Formats: sequence, structure tokens, C-alpha cells
Amino acid sequence: MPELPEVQAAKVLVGSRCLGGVIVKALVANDSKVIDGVTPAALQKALLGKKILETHRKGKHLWLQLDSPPYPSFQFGMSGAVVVKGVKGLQYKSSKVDDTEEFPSKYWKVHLKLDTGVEVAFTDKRRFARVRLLDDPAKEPPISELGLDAYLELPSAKDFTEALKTKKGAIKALLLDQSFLAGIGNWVGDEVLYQSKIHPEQSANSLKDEECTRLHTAIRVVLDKAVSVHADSEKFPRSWIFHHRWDRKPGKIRGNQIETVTVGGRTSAYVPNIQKYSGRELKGARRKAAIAHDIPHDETDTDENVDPAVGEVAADKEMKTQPKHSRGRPPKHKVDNVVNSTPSAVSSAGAKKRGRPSKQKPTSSEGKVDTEEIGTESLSEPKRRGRPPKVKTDTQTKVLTKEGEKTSEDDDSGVEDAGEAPNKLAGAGTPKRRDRPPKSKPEAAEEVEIIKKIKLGLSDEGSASPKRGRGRPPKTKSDPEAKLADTKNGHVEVLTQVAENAVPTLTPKKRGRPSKTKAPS
DNA sequence: CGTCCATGTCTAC
DNA sequence: TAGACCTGGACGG
Repeated sequence: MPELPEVQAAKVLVGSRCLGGVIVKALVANDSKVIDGVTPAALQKALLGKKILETHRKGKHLWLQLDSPPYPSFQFGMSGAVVVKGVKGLQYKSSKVDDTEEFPSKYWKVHLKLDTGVEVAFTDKRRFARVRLLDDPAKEPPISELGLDAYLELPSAKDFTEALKTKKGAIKALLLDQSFLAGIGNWVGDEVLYQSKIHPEQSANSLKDEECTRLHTAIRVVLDKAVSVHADSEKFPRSWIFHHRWDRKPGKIRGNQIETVTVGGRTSAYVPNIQKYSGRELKGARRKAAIAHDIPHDETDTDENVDPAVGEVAADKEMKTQPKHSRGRPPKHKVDNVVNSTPSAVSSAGAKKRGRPSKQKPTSSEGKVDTEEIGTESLSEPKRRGRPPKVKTDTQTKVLTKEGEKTSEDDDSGVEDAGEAPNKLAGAGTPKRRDRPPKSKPEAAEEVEIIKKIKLGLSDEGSASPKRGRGRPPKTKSDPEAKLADTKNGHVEVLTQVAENAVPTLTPKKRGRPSKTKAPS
């Protein structure tokens, strides 16, 4: 859930439950992919005993201001999330405290316990998230390289329009460029283009002033609304294309066909009948098959043919019902309890890699991180494939200045000053270098006992675990050893201390999923 | 069991 | 602009 609204919701959540609390326990996963530039031990040490004074957000980055620096920052990636023990996903729905799920899910990367009794965790399934420890987050990369925050520092319509005139690429790609405006992701980008009736592939500099203004308004309206409901999609107006973009079968929205194209490397959902070119279109987009079929959506739609004009956007019709974003089809019944404790299964080491290359673990030595080890050493070396950043010499682009900023209205936590707005927006001349502090190597910290590993077979993480087949393990099952999830019944508690969830550590030589390669020809 | 898709970056050709 | 990177889940066979 990582676009600006979701990160903002996480900020509000942390702000409402954690401010003023002192971290009395900090667990950090031994995952060098996610815990970036700092060892788990060092991060833990930097957190322990500190009081959380404030929360900050810029674009899709969130960071906590503690008693003293350095401060932890969180980049959500595709699946990062903040969870507070006992609080249902999106807070503010005072409702349920779902206890069915175990608190730190097995995907946790950082788990904090405060003196107030509150427990918070940052989780990430896909490992694209990044947790860093920075002295001055807002002033160092990657946050310092972001453009103005789309919600807090949205430039004036005039400046925004001027900036667009200096950009040649597809408007959708530009919206996704965090150095231009920070916080807009794939769904927000599609939503604002739909509402402002602009084709995602049209070049930014060919947009008419009026279109730029509509787009500007749409950005504000969409973000304001999404943020106001704490990114709870069920509360997004039903008129939003958001509710249709994830469907595999979808089809139409108010009678108009929805199609997809790849722009800027990402799937863009749009409505050809509404989002037409008014200027040059860019080449290169690949059209995917249109998704047709009719949709079963409830037709309660509001007015049927009303085009989504920006003005109307504001109308909120709350959407009720509808499963969240379910993709193709509503999830089938979940089988909850079937925890099958396949005890033995483990030895499946022999698993052949099927489907997806297994994540090779470091089978090397024993692959097991031993108890109390911080395991840092197992971290894989980052190989940076880099290429010296090319300085972009482009001419300069118009510099935008933010227009009005929001104060902390929605945030109970308090202020969110983004600081003085740097007037940069599109990084015109700013070269962007994104080097990241070298990862520190394992220095065995003193005995910070971060991880206490248990010796269950789980240490296997590295070694034998066959990894769950990719295929499709029936839900409900969890791998026995690989993850302890299922063990939820009694004994597991201890496991929670293991800090190595997912710690593959190995340097994968071939990365990627080999298969794919479909017919390149 | 295999294939495709995913609210995001980041680099190489 | 296209892969890589990772991994869960939906879906087809």
C-alpha cells in the first residue's frame, strides 16, 4: 500500500499511537536487502531507549524523529506496511481489533515495543522496501532527491502548468517520477488522469493549459480525499476508476470500456472514450489486450454518463461493499484454521526447483544463523551495478514552488512541516545521484542480542529449506520449517524473537525469475 | 505445477 | 525503455 495516501495513513497511525513512547524493545530482521546501509544490530541499538517524538513523511517515505539522531526511515516499496498490534489495518475504524492474525506477521522487518505497551511493526512481503538509519533524513538521499510532496507542497496550478511544458515524456511517466512530484504512484496516476480526462501517453508538453489545470485539480482532489479517509479504499468515491483497475475482467466504468497500456514501464488503466489525445501521443506504449466483458459491477452508479470531470470528483459517494481490491475474483473462502502442521515435511530439501528458481540460500556452511547472532555477516553483498550517474544536463526546467501547504489537518500526530519548500520540482538541473551509503559490514556489535534464534529447524532458512513451492501451496498451509507461521499454537512464541525472517542472504547469481523469457521473438 | 500480475525503484543496453 | 529484483496469490491446465 504504498502510495502517498497509504504512507500518510501509516504516518497518522504511528503518530496517534506511538508519539511520546519510549522504545523498550527493538527487533530488527536480519534481511540486508531491506535493512539498508545499516546492520540490524546497529539499527537496534539506535532505536533502543529512544523516545518517538514525531513522524514525518515526504512522498512515499516515512521517518521517525527520535530523541536524537540518527533516525529510522521507511521506504515502502510495493508491499511495505506499518502495523500496530491490535489495530485493524486502517486505523480510525475503531472497530475491530483483529486478533486472528498474529501480530508481527512473518514478514516483519522491524518490531518495536514501547513503554506504553504499544507494539508496532514494519512489514514487507516482497522485500522491495528499505529501512535506513539517517542523521537527517530530509536532507540526505534518497529523500532529499524527491520533488515536492504532491499533497503537502503541491505547486500552484500556474507553476505546475509551466513545469509540464518543459517535459517531453508521457504525462503518466512524469507523474510517476518522484523527482518531479513525490508521492504519486500507479493508481493515483491513473486516477488523476482519468478524472482530468487526459490520455496517459500524451506528452506532457503538449497538454493544453486547461488540461494542466484539470490535472492539477485532480491531483489535489484525489489526494485530499484518499488521505482524508486514511487510504481506506472502501471509502473512495465509487466513481473512481480505482475500483476497476485491479480487476482482471473488468471492463467498463459507466458504460465505457477500460483499457490498459504500458506507459513508463507500468500498466496504466484508462478509458479511451474519455481520455483522448489532445496533442502528441508518444510512441512506444504497448497496448495490452483490452479487457472486455461486461462487468457486473453494481450498477448503482451515480449518473451514468457523466464524465468524470474534475469538479465532480469531489462528490463522494462512498463506496460500500465490494471487497477491497480483489483482483480477479473474490477470494474464495479462506480456510483459516487449517493449520496443518506438517511436521515432517521438512526434509523436502530435495525439492527441485520448480517453477521459480529457488531462492538460494546460503547453503554454504550450515546456513544457519546461530543463536544470538546478528547474522549480519550473512548479508549478501550488494553489487551495485551502477553506472555513474549521468548528470543530466538538461536545460533547465521550470522551477516550481509550492503553493499552499497543508498543515497538519489530518494528522493527529502533529505537524508535518515539510520544511521550507525547496523550490525545486522537476529536477531540472539537479543531477540525481543516488548513491547510498555503503553498507556497513558486519561488525559484530557487542552483544546486542538482537536475535535470538531458536534452534528449530528453522534456521534452515538458509540451508535446506525447499522454499515453498511457488506453485501454489494451498492456502492455509504454511511451510513447516521454513516459516514458523503455522506453529501458532503453543510453542511458537519463542520464535517471535527470531530476527531472521526471511533472510536469505545469498548472493543470487542469476537473478530474476528465469522463466519468463517468453518468446522474445 | 506453470504463468502472470502486482499501490516501486534502479540499472544496463 | 526493458529487465532485474522478490515473493504471494490468482488462475489455467
